Amino acid sequence: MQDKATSFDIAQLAGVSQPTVSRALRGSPSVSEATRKRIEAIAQQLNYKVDKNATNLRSGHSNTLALLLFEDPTPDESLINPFFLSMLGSITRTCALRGYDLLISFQQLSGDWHVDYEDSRKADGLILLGYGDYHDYERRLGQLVEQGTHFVRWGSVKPEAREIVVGCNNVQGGRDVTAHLIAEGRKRIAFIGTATSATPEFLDRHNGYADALKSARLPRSLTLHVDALSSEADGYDAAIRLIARGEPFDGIVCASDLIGLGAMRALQERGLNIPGDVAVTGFDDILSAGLANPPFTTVTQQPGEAGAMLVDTLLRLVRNEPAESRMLPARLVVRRSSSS
Amino acid sequence: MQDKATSFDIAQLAGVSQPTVSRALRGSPSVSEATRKRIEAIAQQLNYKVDKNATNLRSGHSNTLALLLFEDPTPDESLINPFFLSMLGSITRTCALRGYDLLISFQQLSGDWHVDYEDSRKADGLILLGYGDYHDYERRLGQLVEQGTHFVRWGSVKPEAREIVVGCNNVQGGRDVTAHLIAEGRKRIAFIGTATSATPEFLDRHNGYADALKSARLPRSLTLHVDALSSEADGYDAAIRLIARGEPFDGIVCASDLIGLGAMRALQERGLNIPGDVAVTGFDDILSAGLANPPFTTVTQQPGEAGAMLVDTLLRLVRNEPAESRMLPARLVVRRSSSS
DNA sequence: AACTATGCAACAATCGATTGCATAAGACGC
DNA sequence: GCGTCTTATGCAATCGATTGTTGCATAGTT
Repeated sequence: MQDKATSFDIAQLAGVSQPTVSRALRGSPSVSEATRKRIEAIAQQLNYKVDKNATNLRSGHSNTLALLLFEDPTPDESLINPFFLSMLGSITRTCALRGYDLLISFQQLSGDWHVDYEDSRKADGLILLGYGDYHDYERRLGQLVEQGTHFVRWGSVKPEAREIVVGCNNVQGGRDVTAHLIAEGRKRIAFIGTATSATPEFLDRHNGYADALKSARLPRSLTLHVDALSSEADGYDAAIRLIARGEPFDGIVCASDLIGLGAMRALQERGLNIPGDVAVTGFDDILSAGLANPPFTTVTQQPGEAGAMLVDTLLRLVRNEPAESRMLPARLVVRRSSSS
Repeated sequence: MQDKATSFDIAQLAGVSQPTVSRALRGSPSVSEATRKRIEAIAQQLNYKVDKNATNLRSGHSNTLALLLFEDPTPDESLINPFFLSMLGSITRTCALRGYDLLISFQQLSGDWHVDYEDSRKADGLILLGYGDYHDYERRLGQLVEQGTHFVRWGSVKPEAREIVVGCNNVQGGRDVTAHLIAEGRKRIAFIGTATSATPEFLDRHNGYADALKSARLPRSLTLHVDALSSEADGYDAAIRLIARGEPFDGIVCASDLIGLGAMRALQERGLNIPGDVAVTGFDDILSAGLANPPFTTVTQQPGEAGAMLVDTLLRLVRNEPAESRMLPARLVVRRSSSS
């Protein structure tokens, strides 16, 4: 196989100068239709492809975005948060539509990550997914902001954040799903999920839950709140603990689907009927929620729209157009685990 | 913000020539320890990062791999085959360990895809995932082979394929899971899944199923084979059809987890007990399988090892080292849907 | 017939690194 | 104290495109 063709080879064959080849293939108006056609034909014949490295070097941008997925290390190393995965689809799709390539990289929150993609010019901008907690804020995100890095974070939209954030209205989602249970006649509604500033999304969902109880003038019992991180096993354990507390309940709002599915499993093992004895709801609408038995009521963050919004917001930043943080509505998905 | 620092800036501050900076930062042995330290300090202070575009242009490779996910267009556009996603984690992880970045791109099997990543020098090699059917072989993969593109395909390992393939031993997986049902005392075992050359993985699994029946001298009834594509809904429909045929069965081997979960749903709706009346098994061990009720017996393709193998095989190709197709063992995962 | 626009393409510089080759400085043996 | 061998660094070319400026025809105006 001979060496890869360059624009010089094309130029020579077409009897024009090399820059003309470049201009022709990029559709510059200063190349006549006739020569463009000729050049294109030759390029195709030689299977010539523009060298992106040269292009990027000269033009100063890479037409590539980078997606950074932050995940706490799990014992089962290959497990990825299913919600992130559901966003991945729309992010890649939107990138493709906008003519951008996507680099993807998993990072450990706890690790000493540094993001060289933009600094090293491999990407024009960054999407941060799963960077949920703020404990490292000043050292990390703050630094990125200082450096003028183009990036968008998915997560809880806080007014004091200096970076651009796109997220879902978790408060509203928590409120809606709780209101739904109330409308279904539930009176003693528990909440499972850690609700602290370390997990801002869960905290927001919990606040929505509290809001809804308040609006309905239902008492809120602290013994009906059980901490749980985000795995199915955590949800299972939490539900066992909830039962053990002995305080009666007829509904559970869970901070995530995995938690909720674990809780359902625990309740069913204890012989409780869902939704007869207890209505259970989750958050995220991962695939397993729809497939659960009974099908699991949840709140979707509408990953399709969310992914597109992330990409488009980032592209505004990349192009130095004005951009602002956005909060997308959450949407209730009612299935049988909560309604008769 | 001033312009980004280049190696010239570092060189000037360090009082050395620019190539020396390059050598120092790449750890070349021909730079003395003292000057390297000095250069590194200055580079860090200026937050200097090597421009990958320049590096790649000059050195001719990009230290990047591209992952192409082929997916038939689905009505629900953002749905991604959950099995692919489970490989994604290990592929990115392995890439990171080997010092490679990963580009990801979704392609439609039916679409007119062309893969410019390597031609345009954005990637050194390609991983093809989900390119399961051969109908387009000569026009596509054959062309890639001709061009000397470095790529590895995940899928069914066929001896006549000219490209390098890494896949799971679907025949053995199908055989093992069927043998397991037989060992559990099942005698009339159905198979759900399209088994034609258009879906080679399913075909292999079906062949394994047939093998196992034969070894156990169990009769094989063609009315116990129901076609189904790969979605949960397809599995549901197929199970309904199976029941309608009226031929009794006490076990079902499904060609994928989604099919199997759909089938379980259908059976349960019809009041059949799993595994009491019917044992059901799947293939892939997606997250939802473990979470199903009852937990779903399946066969894992061990995505962790598989992803690593894909990457490492591809890297051998990229480095022009000898490489060959590999078939990895499938491993049975017994859960309650098949055993008492 | 002279003069100005305009369109097309060429020239040359540039992006920021890597790399082969040449060379200066220091070490070492005798 | 001279020649030789390392070792560390500099020089200049190069990777393959993009881009601002310049030059030359041709067309259009009066």
